[in-house]
Amino acid sequence: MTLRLYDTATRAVRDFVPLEPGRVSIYLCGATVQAPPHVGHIRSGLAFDILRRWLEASGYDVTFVRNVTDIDDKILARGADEGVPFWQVAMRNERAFTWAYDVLGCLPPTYEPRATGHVPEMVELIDRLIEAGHAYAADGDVYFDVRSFPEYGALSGQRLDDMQPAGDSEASVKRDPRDFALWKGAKSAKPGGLAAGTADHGEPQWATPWGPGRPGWHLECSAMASRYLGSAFDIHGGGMDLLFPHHENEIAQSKAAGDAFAQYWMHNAWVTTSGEKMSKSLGNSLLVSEVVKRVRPVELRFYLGSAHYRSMLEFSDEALAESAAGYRRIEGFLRRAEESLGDGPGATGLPPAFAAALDDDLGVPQALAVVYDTVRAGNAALAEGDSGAARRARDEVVAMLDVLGVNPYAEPWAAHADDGAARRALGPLVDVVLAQRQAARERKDFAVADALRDGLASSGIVVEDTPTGARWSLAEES
RNA sequence: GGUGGAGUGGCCGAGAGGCGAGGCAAGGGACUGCAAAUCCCUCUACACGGGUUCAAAUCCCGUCUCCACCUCCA
Repeated sequence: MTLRLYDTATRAVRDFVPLEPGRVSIYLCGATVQAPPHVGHIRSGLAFDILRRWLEASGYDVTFVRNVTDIDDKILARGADEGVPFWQVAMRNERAFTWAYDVLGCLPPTYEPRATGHVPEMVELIDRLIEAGHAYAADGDVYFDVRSFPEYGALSGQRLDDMQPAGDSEASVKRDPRDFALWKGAKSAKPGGLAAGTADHGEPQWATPWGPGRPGWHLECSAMASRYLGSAFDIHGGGMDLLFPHHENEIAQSKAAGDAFAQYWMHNAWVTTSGEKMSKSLGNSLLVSEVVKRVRPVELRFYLGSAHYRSMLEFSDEALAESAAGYRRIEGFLRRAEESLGDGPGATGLPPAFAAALDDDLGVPQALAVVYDTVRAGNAALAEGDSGAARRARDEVVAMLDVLGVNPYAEPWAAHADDGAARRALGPLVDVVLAQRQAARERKDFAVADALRDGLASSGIVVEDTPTGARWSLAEES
């Protein structure tokens, strides 16, 4: 069974064949750091984190690039609003994104380039495009000539003549209204605009053969992708909303300049609330930093990752809670398995059905069904005292959760999985109470036994009776 | 106007011509002094109207509703 992925460019599920055997290169459009991340942003990071983990579990050596767009109109506008340099806005939000990726267990990218660090590469790309007759300078700006690139619109399935004319006022200098900016000339060339510590935080600008200015958004990704992955690479990913114009324009720039560029295009669907797409512009965002106060991060990750990456996910606290309940059942099995078997998880292979599900365009929902089936089998084995079967099920479950990035034994969850210090301090005390309760039970004084259990419960300690005696645990929050 | 997507049981969420994913919740049962946990069972669906087919949630035609992109957006 080989991996098959849905490729937006061909609108079909295709066998995945990397350019170089054993190696996979991925470029993911990361954040435009104009605001802190909401759960929709992180879903994208998560979807491609699962892709990456699955590729690595399948034996590939993965190079994963996720950029940071640290300069754009909104960042500049926000900086101006706040009266601070744009980079203050960009860096503050970049930290917020990094925190969110980390707290949700997204593996750090191999490379995480910032747009502002790659202006020379961009200038060079513009040069190539102008020389090839695909771009032209006008009034300090440089535009891509969409009419010069017959394939323009192929990715998004649109024809130039059907598109709504762009409503920008600068159309006069463009050869075609759909031509997009590769380079934006500085509006007012204020000298010293970049000088730190001055009151003037005017537009940042870089010197070029076409005059001072700053890069266009689409150009940045083309330049950074080829800088780190070469002129041809395997997978380009991003949210569906980037399909047009961003990815269409990336293709135009890179292919017109002679690069083969991405072989597969993958797009994740977005998170909706009340049926509407969550977005900064609609103001209905749910910040990761807020949601994570209501549920454990691993539960948020489990929830966001549980739907197929190409399906819209309607976010609700109810659905999140239901999903968390399912995850806790899995955790409960692992905890009881460890107590019963007396050891931690060991390495094992993945169930074929699980692998087949992920090979089929990352069928996480079907893969989760295998996880639950295995949990049930493991629970049954535990109840029957079949430790061999229980251990096998436990190891498989852990291996599967690991691929999905929700293995409670792995970082970053392991550190929070067990409140070791609290347990060690409480243990002897709880044991005394449990001994008293057991004594009460033996003399059939159930009123006392239950009172002791209730007392512990009100302290957040949950007691469960098992065939081998009582076990206790700290209650989950919320 | 152009392009793409969605409508599945109480809820979430897969599937994409034929043996009714899975989870959460609910009800019943087993176990238990009780509870919890666990296991077993049960309920149940494919927006609407036609059509094709031995067989359609799945294909075709039509209708309705919703969403997204075409402007910054994961």
